[in-house]
Amino acid sequence: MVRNPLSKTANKYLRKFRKWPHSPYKTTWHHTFGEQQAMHILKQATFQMSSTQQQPQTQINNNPFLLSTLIDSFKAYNTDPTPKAYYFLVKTITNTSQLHEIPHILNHLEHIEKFETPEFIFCYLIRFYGLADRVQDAVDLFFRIPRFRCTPTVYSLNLLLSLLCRKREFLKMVPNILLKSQHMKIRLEESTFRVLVKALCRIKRVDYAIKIMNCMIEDGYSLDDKICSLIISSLCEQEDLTSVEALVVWGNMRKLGFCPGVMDCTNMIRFLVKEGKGKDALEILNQLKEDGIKPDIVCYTIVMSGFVKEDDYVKLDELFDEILVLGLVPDVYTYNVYINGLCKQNNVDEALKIVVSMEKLGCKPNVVTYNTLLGALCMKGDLGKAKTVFKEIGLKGVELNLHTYRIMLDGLVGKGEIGEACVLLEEMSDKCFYPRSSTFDSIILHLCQKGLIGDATVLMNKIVAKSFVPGAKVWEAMLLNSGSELTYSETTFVGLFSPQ
DNA sequence: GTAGGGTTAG
Repeated sequence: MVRNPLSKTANKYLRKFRKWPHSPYKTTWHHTFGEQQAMHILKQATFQMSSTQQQPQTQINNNPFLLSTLIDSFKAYNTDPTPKAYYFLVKTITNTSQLHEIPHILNHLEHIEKFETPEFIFCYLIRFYGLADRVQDAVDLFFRIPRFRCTPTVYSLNLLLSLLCRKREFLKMVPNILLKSQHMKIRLEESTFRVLVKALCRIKRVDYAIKIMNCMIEDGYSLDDKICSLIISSLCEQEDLTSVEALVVWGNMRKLGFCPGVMDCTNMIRFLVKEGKGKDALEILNQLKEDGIKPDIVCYTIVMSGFVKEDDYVKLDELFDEILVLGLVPDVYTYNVYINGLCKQNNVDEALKIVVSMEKLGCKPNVVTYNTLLGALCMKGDLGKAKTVFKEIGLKGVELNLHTYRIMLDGLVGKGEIGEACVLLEEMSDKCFYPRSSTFDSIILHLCQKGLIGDATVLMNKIVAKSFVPGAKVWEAMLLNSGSELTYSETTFVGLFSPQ
């Protein structure tokens, strides 16, 4: 390639293009060259060490191998070791488990070197100690940072705190660290509180997280929306929290000026619906609207599912209408909830109409839609229709899942259509889908009642081979029907009484 | 810069 001398990429360090003459004395270039060479030697030495897998015993001037190599290689090029070189050394040492070198390196950095040690070197080591469960070492190093002519910032504080927060046993060290960090003149930031809140939420101590948030406000820090969101989302994952308690926290946050976003509302709504508080969920949705934020289809869908759960179909219809008025487009989840509502009202015909109209609107029903319909049809006893729908599913290119089969199988068994049930059972077996054990029991009972003991025995053997355990009623039926000609194979018993 | 979060089931 011919370099164009006028191009901007021309090397300014070539004599031809140089802007300024080099000083005849030591130049940056020389310095950089020396540094590069020294680094090269250091890297080679570490590479050799790690490839031979030997623990070098060389101790020069009481310094262990890698540190000596660093000092010597820089000395050879008449330059001082750089922070970058130390950083490299520290990384190498942790990666090759030469941990005994760390104290030597730190001593050297503290007492021999004169430069202001960059904070990131300590952060690296603090993280290393923390992840290696050497928390006390991490804490000690943090407090030692000023002795390296380095002013620690909130960055290393946050790091240390996040490491301490990984385990409950270290949490008790946090207050002391916070206190001492004030003496070190580290300015706490919202980010620090975020670290604490995040950690507390992770270990499910949302109560403490809320306390931290309150302390923050009392100390004059501004309310951080991210912290509130974090608390809300963790709060909503709590198992033992009542909806009243959750609403109190929510209300207090709003009083403090928290502006919930769509996601916060979704979390809250999901929680309330799970607790059977559809009306409170709706209240949250309405608050969102009052705040001038348009709830999305997901919010509406969850609230709607709450009303289906509570059989409040008036509210369900109102919400469905509201969605359309707001110009939101219902998706398959929304339709599924609505269809489930209709099915629960025993209005399967209307549900089927909805399916047709959603298809027309370009929203493809999915396996959940069909499972809902099948379940309703079977429940109603309309097995003929259920069979039609069942066939239709495959034709529409929707894949049947375990539930589809279980619903259909239970429908057939419920109507005593055992022959067809057995055919379906075979089909399921091919796909490695298995019915609930109670369905197996029903099938065997039906077979026995019909006097088809042979078929019952064959099925029984198959079931046992799959480590299902037939219920007591099945045994009874089999024994009553078999008389003296009990024909279980030995494996039946072996399989039954010795769990694999 | 965006997505995330949501549906059935005995």
